[in-house]
Amino acid sequence: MANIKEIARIAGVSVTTVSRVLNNHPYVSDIKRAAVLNTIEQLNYSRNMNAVHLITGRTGAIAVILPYINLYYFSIVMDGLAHEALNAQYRLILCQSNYAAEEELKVLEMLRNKEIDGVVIVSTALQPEVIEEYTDYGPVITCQDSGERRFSSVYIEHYEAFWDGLQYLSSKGYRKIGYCEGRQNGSSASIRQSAFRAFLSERNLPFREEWMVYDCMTEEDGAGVALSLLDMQDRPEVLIITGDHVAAGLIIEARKHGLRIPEDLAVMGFDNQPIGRLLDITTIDNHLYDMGAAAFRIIHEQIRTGSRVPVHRKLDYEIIERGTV
Amino acid sequence: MANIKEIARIAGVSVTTVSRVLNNHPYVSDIKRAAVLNTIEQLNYSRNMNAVHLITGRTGAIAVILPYINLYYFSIVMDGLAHEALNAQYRLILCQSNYAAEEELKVLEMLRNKEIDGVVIVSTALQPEVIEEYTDYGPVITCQDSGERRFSSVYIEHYEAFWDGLQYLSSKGYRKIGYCEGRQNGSSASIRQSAFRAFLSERNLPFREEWMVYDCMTEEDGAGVALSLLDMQDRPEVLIITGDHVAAGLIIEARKHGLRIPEDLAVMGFDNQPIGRLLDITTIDNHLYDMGAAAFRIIHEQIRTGSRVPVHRKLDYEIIERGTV
DNA sequence: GCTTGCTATGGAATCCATTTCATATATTAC
DNA sequence: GTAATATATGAAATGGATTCCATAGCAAGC
Repeated sequence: MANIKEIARIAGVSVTTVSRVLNNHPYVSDIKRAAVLNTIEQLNYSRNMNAVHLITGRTGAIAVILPYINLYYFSIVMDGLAHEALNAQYRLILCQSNYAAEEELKVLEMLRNKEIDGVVIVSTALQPEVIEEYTDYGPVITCQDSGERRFSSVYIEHYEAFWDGLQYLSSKGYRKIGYCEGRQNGSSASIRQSAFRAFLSERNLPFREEWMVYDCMTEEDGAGVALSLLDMQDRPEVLIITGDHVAAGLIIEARKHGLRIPEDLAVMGFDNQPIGRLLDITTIDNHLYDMGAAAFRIIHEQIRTGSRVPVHRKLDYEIIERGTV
Repeated sequence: MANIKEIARIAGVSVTTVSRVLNNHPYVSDIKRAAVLNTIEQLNYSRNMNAVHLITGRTGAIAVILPYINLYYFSIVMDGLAHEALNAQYRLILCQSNYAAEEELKVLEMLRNKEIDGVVIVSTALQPEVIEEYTDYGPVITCQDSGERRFSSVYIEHYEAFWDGLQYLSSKGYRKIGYCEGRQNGSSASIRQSAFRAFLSERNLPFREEWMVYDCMTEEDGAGVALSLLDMQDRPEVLIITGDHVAAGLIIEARKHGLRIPEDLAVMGFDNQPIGRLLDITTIDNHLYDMGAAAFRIIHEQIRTGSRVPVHRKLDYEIIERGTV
């Protein structure tokens, strides 16, 4: 396969000139430019980008760490990231980690090895301190609030959002509030839980362990919760559920068994998913697409400018009032 | 930043020996190995992978072309790909193309530029002939039946699957069959359409243009179809819909308006999505996860062995009988 | 007429690891 | 005791681009 040396030889110029043509540098005469272009065409030449990456120290690629690509939450964030990456002519390397720390570490090692220019961590099993050890090698951004760290972040205030949601329910007159949480893994789960407890305690509302459901991640899990509620002596009046798809599972199953929503059981979801729109589920939209897009723009800017000053961007959330509360 | 030359100098060995240690080659004495390892540790050395990629001509990365990552169909295929990639220690570069041909071409150019070792095309706007032009540069696999091409494929026989689905409906006594198709873009859409027409014609079943809906992609689109059916004088008895989420939108909206499923309107979906399980939608499962996994395994094998002989693997589908037919 | 600045070009150094080849010693085989 | 093989090591070539530096012609400014 041809290389620039050969192009140079055949076109009768130096490799420098070939490189200039390749990179649209000025200071190449029209005649030589044409000769180079012509030779490139003739030899069906294409650049070996690995050589370019080696000499420039950049790769034009950013890695994305997330646990499961087929969950709505993550696929939307990824959509936002991918859209911006396409605009910026950047490539995204997807690491679906299943929350395996050693896989996530491998990605951070790629940053160290200069295989990538930056890392976007959408959700992780790693401690912030571990991530900080890699900030010398390139920009890193997380999609959760990690406090004042040496890496950037975009996040919504889960505490505040959850609190606001509870306040909304409270304002509607509900006192007996239950709560279905998704994976316990992420940091946001525990933040929401503390918001939940603090709110109940401040408002003097009843806390019942049987109204709490953990690791409630799928539609089927939601349906299971509906079934368990049927047997319950003292049911919550409303459930706040982190994920509209889970809420949908619950609502559909509950209705099958004659429960009226919201009269017998009100439901508030999260994420503003299509299925939630369809079932008219009241929800908190935390603007996942925007989160992905913002994450990309921030890290891209940091790569471009070489700035290593961490940026922390707080994003809006939005309570969407619909028919299940 | 340190390189192997410096490691070699400080450890008092040659760069060759350092490279051997790095790559676990035999024929390094324990003493020198320890010295090298020690120096690596001390200097906090890490390999510049771009140099490795340049000299070896491999990158350990495969690109994936798909139009939208946040559609169930694609996110499941991606899940299958990502799972296998993790096992094989390969990296996936995601190109969310929105069916923009020039973006898809850029990815194929990456293959030419040696930035990646192979390309998985889940769905594309490109003609097979265009893809074939790149098969000299590395293995390519598509997730659709493209006939006997110079690139590999994994696919389900959409014609056969669709025909089977129609036969199933027919066996249940339905004669008036409608059809909601997703994006017109993919090649599979037109295959299904010809299966549909051929089936109706063979069985002497009525074809009505108003029972056909095209570009029906979202839950809301499904709901829209339900509304339009309400006004219809002569309604189909059953709808076959390419996507359970669309079917779900239709079913939920139809029920709101008093239509009984399947008595007033039967529905058959596609993809065996969670929402379909929840709503008990009869569906055709075309094993998307397996498709992604198989695609990866095939292309990975081709990269490993250097074989350029295209592989064509046909996958199973499965009619899942539930309550909407 | 001399300095300054712009355009145009190429030589050579650089990025960093892998791998071939050559060489040397140690061990095993018969 | 000699031939054959296994182990151990390093020098140098290799992969393919970018970029710094040096050089030179030519126009403009005063």
